[in-house]
Amino acid sequence: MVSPDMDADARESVALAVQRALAQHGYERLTTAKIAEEYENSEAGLYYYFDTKDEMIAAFLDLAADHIREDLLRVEADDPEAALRDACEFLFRTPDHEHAGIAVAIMELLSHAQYNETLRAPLLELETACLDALTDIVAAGVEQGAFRDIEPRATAAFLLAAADGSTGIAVALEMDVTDDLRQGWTAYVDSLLAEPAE
Amino acid sequence: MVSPDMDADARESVALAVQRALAQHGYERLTTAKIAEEYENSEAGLYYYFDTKDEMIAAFLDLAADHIREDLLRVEADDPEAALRDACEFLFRTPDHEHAGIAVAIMELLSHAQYNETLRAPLLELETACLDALTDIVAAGVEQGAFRDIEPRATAAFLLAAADGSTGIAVALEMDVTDDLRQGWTAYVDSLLAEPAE
DNA sequence: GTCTATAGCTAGATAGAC
DNA sequence: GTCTATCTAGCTATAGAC
Repeated sequence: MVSPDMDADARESVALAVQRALAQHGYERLTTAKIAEEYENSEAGLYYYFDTKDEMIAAFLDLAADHIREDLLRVEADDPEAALRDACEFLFRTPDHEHAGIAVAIMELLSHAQYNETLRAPLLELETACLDALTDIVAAGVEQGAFRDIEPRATAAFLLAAADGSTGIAVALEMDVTDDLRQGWTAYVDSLLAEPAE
Repeated sequence: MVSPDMDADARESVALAVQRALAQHGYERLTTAKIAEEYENSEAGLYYYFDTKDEMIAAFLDLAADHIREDLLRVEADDPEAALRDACEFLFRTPDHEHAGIAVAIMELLSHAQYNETLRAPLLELETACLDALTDIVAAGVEQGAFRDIEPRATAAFLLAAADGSTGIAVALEMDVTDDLRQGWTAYVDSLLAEPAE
């Protein structure tokens, strides 16, 4: 075992190539040739570290889960209301956002989870990370009295579903609902707040 | 022009074949051979009525939009709260629902809308039908005093996003959040109601 | 109108040289 | 480890007989 991290580094650079290729072409048109275009080596080189294309995508999803976890946990734990609003700003992506293409690609992958054994586990990991982070924020808010006495996991699941769904209608379909969605989630968060005089 | 409806009938029976094939295999694995398996005639026969596979899928989407419109408009207009709860029951599909496979397939198609000219228009039509129906229900509720003075379109867009997103996490990914989601949208609808003593 | 057969293409994955 | 070349499978769409 000379340098066990060399392989890990190579695998991560493939995962990043997958990410760039997905952002540009989407999952449907993703080919190993396009991944190789974003990779420093050739198409055949991808297969030295991975057995199948799906495993390359799974590596990307593992990376994405780590990043989302970081982004959602960086929020301040001492102010649950601000934390929840920050999380929503992050999750309700707008069409012009830099990572909009990746959000749509993850939605594509999610819609194929039923039929794809390899991708199901990392996708479940990713969505669970979001759900848990949101649940923690809401639970902290209820405990500290900032929110009403709501069910944290139900609130988090509903919010996560709304965020995921907004990717489809606002970003993928480019429906003109960006402002409506912002108004919608803002009003929802408002409705969670504890009455000031109580 | 002997019988102008013969073609329309044939096209509809292809659309239904697409629907059955999508429910079984999903969009990613949908092939013209699988559509033909669900069709009374051969694979080449499909191309007598349609020029491309995408046009067959578009015909299915047109059909689906009609059905969703019917389902959402059948609700009683004189009781906005009941109408909204009915609409949510319909939109928040559970994994065991008969049409769960179709809901996931529509999600797949939605995620490809960015890259597919042919499918974008019918998908926009379908989502717009849902959004308009929900907006009308909410607007009626506000007008009749059943709901608080909320913004109908923002409320409808947020609810539609949540419903669409629930298909991904609850149905496609089979995440264990069905009960949480029901609790989530129920609490949300509750929060829209006007205060009884006002 | 509907069929069988197949053209033409593109994809994922591998062989074998270096 | 990385490359070029290629194999094989499966797809959409069409040609041409009936």
